[in-house]
Amino acid sequence: MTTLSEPSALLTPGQLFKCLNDETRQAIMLLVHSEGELCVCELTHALEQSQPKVSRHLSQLRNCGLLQDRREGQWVYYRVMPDLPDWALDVLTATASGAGEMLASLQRQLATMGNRPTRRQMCCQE
Amino acid sequence: MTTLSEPSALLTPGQLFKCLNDETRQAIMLLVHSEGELCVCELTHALEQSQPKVSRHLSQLRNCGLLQDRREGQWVYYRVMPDLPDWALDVLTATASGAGEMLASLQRQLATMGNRPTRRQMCCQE
DNA sequence: GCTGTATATATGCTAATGTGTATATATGGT
DNA sequence: ACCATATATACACATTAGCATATATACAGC
Repeated sequence: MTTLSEPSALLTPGQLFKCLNDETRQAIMLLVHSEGELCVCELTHALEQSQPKVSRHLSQLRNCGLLQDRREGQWVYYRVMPDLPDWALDVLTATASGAGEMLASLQRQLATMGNRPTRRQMCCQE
Repeated sequence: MTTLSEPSALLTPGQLFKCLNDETRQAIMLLVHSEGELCVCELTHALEQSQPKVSRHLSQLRNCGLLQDRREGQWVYYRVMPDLPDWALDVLTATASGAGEMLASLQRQLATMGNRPTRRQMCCQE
């Protein structure tokens, strides 16, 4: 019997590294991890990358089970999958520490965005 | 002036992930990390991969600054670069924890190897 | 309904990456 | 010097992966 509480046991280090191997995906993961939740337009602005490019990487990260999305009106918000195994969270944290300067620069760029969409709290979380 | 004591500050998360992205290199890193030091023939046996393949990945890991090598007679031993930054070691440890079963299987396979070369202690280390 | 904004996907192309095979280099023993 | 073992590298090939562009879908407001 498969326990429902099982954190995404499917995720292997190989899959995680394949995701983090790409610079864009790495930036997305670090920024979402540090900000809690971001929508696609915030990410395209922070990363200064085209929308299709960001979307494609986001869907890849979602398919691998690293990110969770929720739609709120016209916007789709992404956050780190809450049941990510501990070892994967450790990798993210260590990466953030190793890429401190890059993350800081992404946060600065995100801060320059005007008219960021206002979000309601996520149902039953955060 | 560049301080010599500086731990390989050159290593970025991107480089580390590029290395760990390949399954063979990931196995090498995990096994060397857990065993302390291994020579090429031990690795080819444990991974059940061809010698040129293992050697090629080893030289890549050495060039990226993840592994250190030393020759002792006909054998070349590899170990994790001692001045690896903390965040990178954290990634390795987390990976080992996420790939526990795979690592255990590599260790079992290594244990089946007969006539493993006897090594002297490394000069001034270990 | 139509229009604009936000997001997702499909397509064709290019570049990067890994592989096997063959070969080169290094060391030790006879 | 010759041979065997251990390791490294070169080359040709196949596969993968990311990209830009165009297009499709979803939602909000009128």
